[in-house]
Amino acid sequence: MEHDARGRAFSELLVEVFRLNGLLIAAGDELVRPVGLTSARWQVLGVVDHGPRGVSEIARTMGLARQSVRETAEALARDGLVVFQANPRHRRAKLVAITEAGRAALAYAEEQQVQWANRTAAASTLRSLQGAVATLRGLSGRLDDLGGEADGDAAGSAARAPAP
Amino acid sequence: MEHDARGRAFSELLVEVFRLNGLLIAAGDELVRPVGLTSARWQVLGVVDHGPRGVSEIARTMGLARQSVRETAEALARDGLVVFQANPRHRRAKLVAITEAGRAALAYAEEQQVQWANRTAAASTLRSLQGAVATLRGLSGRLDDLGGEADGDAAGSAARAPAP
DNA sequence: CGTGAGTTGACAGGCCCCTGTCAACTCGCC
DNA sequence: GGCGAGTTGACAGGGGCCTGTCAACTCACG
Repeated sequence: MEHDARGRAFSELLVEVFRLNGLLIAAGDELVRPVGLTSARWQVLGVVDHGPRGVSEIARTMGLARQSVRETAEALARDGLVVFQANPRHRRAKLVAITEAGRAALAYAEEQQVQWANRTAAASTLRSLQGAVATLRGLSGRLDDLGGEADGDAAGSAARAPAP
Repeated sequence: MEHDARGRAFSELLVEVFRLNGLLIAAGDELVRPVGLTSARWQVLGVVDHGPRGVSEIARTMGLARQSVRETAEALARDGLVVFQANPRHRRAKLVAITEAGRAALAYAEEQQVQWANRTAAASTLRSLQGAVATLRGLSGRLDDLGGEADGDAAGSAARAPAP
């Protein structure tokens, strides 16, 4: 069997998504390196900035596995950007809370992100960006339906936080 | 500072790229699991299908670090999908060559990919897919320029192979 | 022919994400 | 009050990607 026209365009899109994903993560890491963050830690920090959260709650918000967030949270704690604090509602499940240092790092990161986003997007038209968003959302939705449906911890979807 | 209109749309696009990237890798892994492949191994297999290649040459083709490809190649060799063969042009740098089992796995993978791509793309219009490709290519190009330029092993760009 | 620059394989160490498993904990339902 | 279902933290192990470093190797240039 061969690709039809849309199948072919879709396959080209895949390649671009993979490439762009890699470049975006690299750019994000670069952006926040000065304050000792990475893209992953930044996202977690962005979630707990809205208030203390349990690890597993954060994972659900980000669409990741509990364990992934746990590792990231521990790294953030080692760096003093968050602290684990007692949870009145659950003895074992401590809450991840942002510290002053964490808030400062996050503020820096978000300021950098805004400038970088504006700069990078300047060469594209608003229409093309919005069009791409809509197309990608459509595909994500389709993959969510046809694909996943696993009964694991982290389902699909969820509203990823700050966005590097 | 705040996002301007395009900066905002771009930031939304980021989120979609991350999400879609994750879903695509998951879908690709799912697709080729029956023959013991993963997305990464599949891509390497796709490169060596065109003839034996050195690890470092493959890495350059795929835009990855040498070490990453080395690990993948060793996993493929353990599974008997490739073999390392002597290189007449370099005593240390053995060539990665696909085996019959590898060819069979690759054929299966590519057949699955075609069907899956056609099926997944069916709900989108050709225009929107092509538009998204163009937009993403533009952004990748921009990030390649402004961002990278590191002097490491794997530069940016390169023409990724089969495409899960 | 010999030497130095560049390429390559290999090892060490890190980051990020995942699954599987088990024990501790909470909470609703009987 | 107690039991079971669901949630959670924690440990183990794995895949995939990266940088840094060193030694072996090739090749062109002098």
